[in-house]
Amino acid sequence: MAVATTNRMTGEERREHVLAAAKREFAENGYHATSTTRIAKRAGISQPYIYALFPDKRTLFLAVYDATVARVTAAFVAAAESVEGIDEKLAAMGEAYSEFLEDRVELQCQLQAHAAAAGDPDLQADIRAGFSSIWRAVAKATGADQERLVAFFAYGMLLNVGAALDLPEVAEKGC
Amino acid sequence: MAVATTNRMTGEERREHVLAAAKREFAENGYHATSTTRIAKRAGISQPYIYALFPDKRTLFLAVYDATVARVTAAFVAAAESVEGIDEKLAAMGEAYSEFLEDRVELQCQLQAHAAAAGDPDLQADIRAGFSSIWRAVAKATGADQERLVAFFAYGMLLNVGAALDLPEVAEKGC
DNA sequence: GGAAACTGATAGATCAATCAATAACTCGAA
DNA sequence: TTCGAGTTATTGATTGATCTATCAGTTTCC
Repeated sequence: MAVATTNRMTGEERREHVLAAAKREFAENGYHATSTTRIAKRAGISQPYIYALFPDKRTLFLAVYDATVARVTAAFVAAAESVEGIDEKLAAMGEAYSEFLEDRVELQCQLQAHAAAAGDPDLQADIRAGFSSIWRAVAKATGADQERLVAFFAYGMLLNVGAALDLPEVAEKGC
Repeated sequence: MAVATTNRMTGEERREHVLAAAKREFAENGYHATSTTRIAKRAGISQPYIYALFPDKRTLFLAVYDATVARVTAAFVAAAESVEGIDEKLAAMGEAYSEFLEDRVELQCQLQAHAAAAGDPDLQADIRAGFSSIWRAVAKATGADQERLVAFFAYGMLLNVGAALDLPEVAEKGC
């Protein structure tokens, strides 16, 4: 037989492909409703091979979440460095977040992570750490006070919900 | 054998007991990670009997969500009626929402509903309808403009996340 | 005795994870 | 320049657990 291996990859390459596939699936269906079979199918590999790349489903989920945190943080910091003044920085960061809006995957990922964290102490610890890390990065990059930070993140959370629900009420305005 | 039925109830009574049990379970673990077995165990009945009270798990989940929407809406409307002035009404409603904070179940329920809705068109339609209904109720009860409504709901969403993650950053302030 | 409340048993599907095995690439030696 | 040994990538088969939903039957009350 030997149907010809269409594409054999480096472990590292494959790992990133799996991460990308998992991101899409987790974003849409959440942690528990996403099966490793679906992720594997989307990544174009067999289901058991996932376990050669990640020790378990939970670790894969957290890897996806950590990557999202890293991307969001990087976008925020870059935006903040592009202008001067606290309010200007916050506005620029709001703009940056809007880019994530086009492809809602990033936002839904966060929402799913927060939901999954609620009932799972281990997950909760890691995900709270990720959230706090973004919070601290924004605080440091802007120098904003607690009140403005709360408003900024509150609006971000509303955008997340808007992305999940396809809300008409949350398709406009910029903070 | 016949171990003696400890407590036999009306269908309606039992239904509400199941709703209460389901609320706790869904709030903590979300739609997919909550099994009907766990709900039944918490409600003190056998698992199959749930299907005599609700046609399926999805309907039960939506019933829980609808009840939450009703409670939140009622609390908001009552708070708004207690004072005069748009800002005063919004502040009173923020106060009312804080009451839900003590028992985080209500907040987590919403977060879980939003997450479950993301990847399920049918669920999404119902849950978006619930969210919009709260939004409209608040708009009508306060007469606030879109900008203030966005800020109000944004803060609410942040509280939801705070409840799910046990965030230190979101344990203070009142809008 | 008949309706309403309730359970036991179970079918059928799915899922995370393990294991043994195979295919393909790398690179040094002949 | 080929051979082959070792390494890396990848899969098939399978296990045991779990979950939704159904159905037939039993208890309890009026």
